[in-house]
Amino acid sequence: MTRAGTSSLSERCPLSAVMGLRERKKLEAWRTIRSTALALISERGFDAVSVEDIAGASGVSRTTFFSYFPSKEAVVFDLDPLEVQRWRDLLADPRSDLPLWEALTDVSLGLARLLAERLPLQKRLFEQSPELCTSSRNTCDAFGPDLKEWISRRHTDGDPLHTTLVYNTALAAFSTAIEAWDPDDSFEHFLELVRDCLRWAGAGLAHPVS
Amino acid sequence: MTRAGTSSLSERCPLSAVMGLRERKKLEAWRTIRSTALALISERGFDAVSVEDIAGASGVSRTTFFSYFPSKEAVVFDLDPLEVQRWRDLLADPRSDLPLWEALTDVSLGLARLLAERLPLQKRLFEQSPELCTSSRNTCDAFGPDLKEWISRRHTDGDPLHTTLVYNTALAAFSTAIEAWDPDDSFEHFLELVRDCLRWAGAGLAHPVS
DNA sequence: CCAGAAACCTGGACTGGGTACAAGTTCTTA
DNA sequence: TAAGAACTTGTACCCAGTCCAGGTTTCTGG
Repeated sequence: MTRAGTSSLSERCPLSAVMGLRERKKLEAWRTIRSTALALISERGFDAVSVEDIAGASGVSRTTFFSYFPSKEAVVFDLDPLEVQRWRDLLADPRSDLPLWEALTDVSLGLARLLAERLPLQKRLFEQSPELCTSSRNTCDAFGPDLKEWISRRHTDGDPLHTTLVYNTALAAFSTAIEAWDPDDSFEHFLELVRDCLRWAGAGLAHPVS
Repeated sequence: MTRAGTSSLSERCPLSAVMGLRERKKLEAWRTIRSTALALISERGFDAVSVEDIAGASGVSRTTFFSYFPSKEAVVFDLDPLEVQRWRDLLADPRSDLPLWEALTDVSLGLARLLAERLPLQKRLFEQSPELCTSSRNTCDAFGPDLKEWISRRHTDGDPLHTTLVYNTALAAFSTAIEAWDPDDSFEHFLELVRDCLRWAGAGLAHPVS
């Protein structure tokens, strides 16, 4: 209800002020590597770019690359540290008044907005190189653990089977939306897809399609 | 309706009679590699066994290993050619009288029975080495494409979004069952889990838990 | 039954992801 | 400003996966 609270925090303090030189350099390096990598990959395709290429083009050693990203794929799918912060804010939002599935839809839409920027590129990569994982599970993997924890926290009835089912189904719906979205369509359309898939999956797929 | 048809075919002809020497040797080699691999892996763990180990212990070259299995993981998750046949029979069963979701449940239960033998081992491996993919998606990957095709064939209304959603959600339910099953429990219990998860997911997760 | 074709197996060489480590460099902090 | 923590780098290594040339085995038709 109070509008002034949560979201302003991350914007209000510039971070660069509170971060030491070390941290600032690290963030900068992270972003340099990431953007260099995305540039190379979107140009040549995922498989045609080696980690060595990326490291070299970023002015950094192979070893350092792997100290920033746990794998080559991570450079495509990991979140910017600031986005991670926003994602955590999203999950920390204590509006427990909504029923689980609706709250879950809200969170998913928020997540979708976080992904907005990189999603078109990712979709293009999916199409180019199917090795980049069937469907868009990679994208979800980055959020999965947090989200599952969030669900189980809200899920007071304590049945872990049901919790897991809710989680897996929500991911399935979200993946479906990613899968079905055409990057040439508007982003609004993607949000609608997310909403629709979650509504459908939540309402029950056993009924004949409405 | 006619009970005499489909399933007896694969048992009636012993295959070894109709297969040439070449094919028989191939099947034999496949099985030798597979069982050798499973023995080694269940003993030492997935990561502690290299493809070279497996090939060597199977009396075959590394190159040959990769001509039978597209990846190291495949040796754990791929189906025996005969099982593949049974899986295809399952999907070919022309009982289109049931509504989609119920037919899907039937297929899933049949699939579960096909997996019965190796499932306990696979679950143990999941626990040992989380790198072997979070959740049990690998298991599903082997069936995914076929299943999706089956769904879209039955799904006459022709909305690809809905088809994908049904498919992803069914997989989610199936994975959940695999994930939740304790290999010390009876296999019957696993079947129940599969049924429950599909029923729940099909009936709609947005409602408060029944 | 046999010769040629086709399928199969093999060792070896190569690419590229990922890890371990020791030595050097840069920032922090007291 | 000096000690120490954190970061970077090159090197060496392991292993999955691919490619290929040459040798064997099975199959086929005559």
